[in-house]
Amino acid sequence: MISLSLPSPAKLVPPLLPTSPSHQKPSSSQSLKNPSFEPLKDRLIRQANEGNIRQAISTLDRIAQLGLTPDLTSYSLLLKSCIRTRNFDLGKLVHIKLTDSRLELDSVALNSLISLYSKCGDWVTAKSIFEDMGEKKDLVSWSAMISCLTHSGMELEAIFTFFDMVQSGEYPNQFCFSAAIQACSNVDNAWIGIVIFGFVIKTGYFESDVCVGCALIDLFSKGFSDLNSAKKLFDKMPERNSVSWTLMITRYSQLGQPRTAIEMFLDMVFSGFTPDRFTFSSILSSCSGMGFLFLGKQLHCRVIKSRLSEDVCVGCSLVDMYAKCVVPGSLNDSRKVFDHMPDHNIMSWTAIINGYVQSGGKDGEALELYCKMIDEGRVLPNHFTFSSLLKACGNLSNPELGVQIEDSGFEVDAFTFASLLSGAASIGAGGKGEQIHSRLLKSGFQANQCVCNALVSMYSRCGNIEAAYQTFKELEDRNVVSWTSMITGYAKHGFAKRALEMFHQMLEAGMQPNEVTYIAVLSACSHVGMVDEGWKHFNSMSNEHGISPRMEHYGCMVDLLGRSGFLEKAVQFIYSMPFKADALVWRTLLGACRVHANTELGKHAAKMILEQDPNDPAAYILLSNLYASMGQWEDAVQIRKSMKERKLVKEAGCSWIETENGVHKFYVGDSKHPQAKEIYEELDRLALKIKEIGYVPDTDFVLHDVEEELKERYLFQHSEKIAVAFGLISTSRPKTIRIFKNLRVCGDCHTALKYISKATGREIVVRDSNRFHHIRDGACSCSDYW
DNA sequence: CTAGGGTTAG
Repeated sequence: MISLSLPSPAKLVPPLLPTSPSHQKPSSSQSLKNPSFEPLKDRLIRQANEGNIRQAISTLDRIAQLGLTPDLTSYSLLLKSCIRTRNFDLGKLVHIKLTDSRLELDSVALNSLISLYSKCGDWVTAKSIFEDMGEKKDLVSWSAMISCLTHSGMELEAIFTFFDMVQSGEYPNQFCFSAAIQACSNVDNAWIGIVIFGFVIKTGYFESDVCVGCALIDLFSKGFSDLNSAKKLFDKMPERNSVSWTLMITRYSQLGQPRTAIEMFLDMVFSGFTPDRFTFSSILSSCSGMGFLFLGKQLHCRVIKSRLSEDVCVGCSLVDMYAKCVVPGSLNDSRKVFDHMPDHNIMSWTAIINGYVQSGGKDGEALELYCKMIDEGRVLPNHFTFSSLLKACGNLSNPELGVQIEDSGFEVDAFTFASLLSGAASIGAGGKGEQIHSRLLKSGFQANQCVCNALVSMYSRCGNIEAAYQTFKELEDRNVVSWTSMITGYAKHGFAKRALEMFHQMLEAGMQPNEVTYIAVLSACSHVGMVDEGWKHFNSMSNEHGISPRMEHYGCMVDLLGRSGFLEKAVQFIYSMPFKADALVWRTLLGACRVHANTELGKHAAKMILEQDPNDPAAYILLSNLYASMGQWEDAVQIRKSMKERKLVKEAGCSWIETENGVHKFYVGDSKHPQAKEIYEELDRLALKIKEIGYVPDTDFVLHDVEEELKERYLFQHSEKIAVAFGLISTSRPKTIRIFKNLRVCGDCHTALKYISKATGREIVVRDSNRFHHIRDGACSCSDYW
């Protein structure tokens, strides 16, 4: 019997709480008069200016620890430095400290905060700061806000804000004008841009400011696709710099005039302007378009001389240029550039893969590179990558080309296709997986067991369990992997009954289960809370099948017991294990404590996790969520703070959805999507609709201590809701909406999605980091147990 | 503290 005598909270989680300063606090007489303040302030200024933000923040803390009050200038300086060095998380930390300091903020500090949140993409916070400014609003605040709205995809609101500014009696300067003109640089609003253009001419800012000139060039090139007018403006600009030259060159290149782009580039160089990384990326792309390998090579020399060959974008353009300027040997040059690049991203991988596909007969190498990309694991494919790969698969199913692949010495085996499918599954690209499937049918691999198992798993991981079963059914030669894939699929989708039926069929068919099969069986039980059934299988796995349970199996049982509410039994079970429980097991228990709001046990679990892994972000997050859900805001904030101090970063939550034109990914409050405006309008409509039929926002899931109304607004910016709203506006009934999330789905989102399914009559399938949810007509397959 | 330019496919 384990007794749960838990030490007091303070002793339990010592590393989480900041220790009080060991030195003596000076008494309250303080601030500028104290001789020790000035040197510390000087140090802070130096550190902030040098961009050593963390050190500067420590200095700030030290000033506060000494009982002195840092002045507003110190905070403002730190904020500016965070913005300059793009240390946005630290900037938010400074914001928290600034709020705690209770100092009265001036325009400069508030404008810095607007800029900070704007650059994080968090326009809601930026806007609420802006609106609360009252009389403190100045031209900088207006400009920052207009620009923030434009970059968040709310161009029309940005334009209205500009008009509001003029109405309020402010006279716009060059910053306001360029922000407002940028808001108009699209097809919808270009005509408003013309009105503002007239205004600009009168003020003389067109003549005096290069940035206003650049904005106007984009008004004509992007808003009207009118390069002639854009070029006329460019010619009339009294002052030019390499940015305005590059802008003109890029627009020529993008709007299908690579030859003119190249001519302008030569003009630019002859006029004495130095091309930089932006110029080179654009102009190399024009060379690819024209097939100008000779010029491309000269540019490559200049890239090296300008020390720009390490830039990822320039590298991509070079890889693409050599690959597209097809002469003997140029593909090898492309590969050489690729191999020499210090960093790769999905674009550079896609550029080289596409190079092999386009050069003809090198599809095997293309697939080989793709496998390498997946193996290295740091880069996920996108729809550009799949376009190339599908073409390669198509070529491979062509018998004539098939012969040439045997020549290259690379065997396109089942493993290659399996890895192709696994890549599609990892990003939830079921549509692409399906296309690969149809290619496979043509290429003769369809009967292969390994490929079919990959197909079963791909369909299941992409949320289409019916297609997974269909593929499984058609497979005659099933092995333990085939059965286990199918059981795992049913378990993850929450269809425990079918998973167990499948398991019995497997045993009846005389198939011997393995360790992985039992993980699937036990997790099926834990996803629906079948405690007795779970025990039965846990016991029979060693007794009847001679498989000794591993840590993962114990973990499944802890999950099963914990989430069913048998928290104490779960702890007893942990201590009865034949080996010491690892951090994952304790994390599982901590998760269960959050569900059942057991703070004491939760703290114990957190302590055990941190003993083994003192820097585990998950422990901090779970504990902080646990406190937050109990309304213990101060404790929650304290944990978040110490996380930041320990430089622990939580993975940002994001959701994505696949449509015909690719995978669309969204973060919290994301507004970078080209259709952001429509998405948020849809969200507003949905919020109204579902409230009418009984939805009540569960603001417990908002992990900040803010007003209820603001909490609701935060809730409606969760990435899963955004992805669903996008799914609703870009597909139509009766298509199932399948969305994916890298973390667990939030409780309020889960509730809201159930109402949304009822209100819209659409089925929604959610894959989170843990399992699937099939949501239809107001109910979820998980029966709200997850 | 506020404004400008880039690369991968079909």
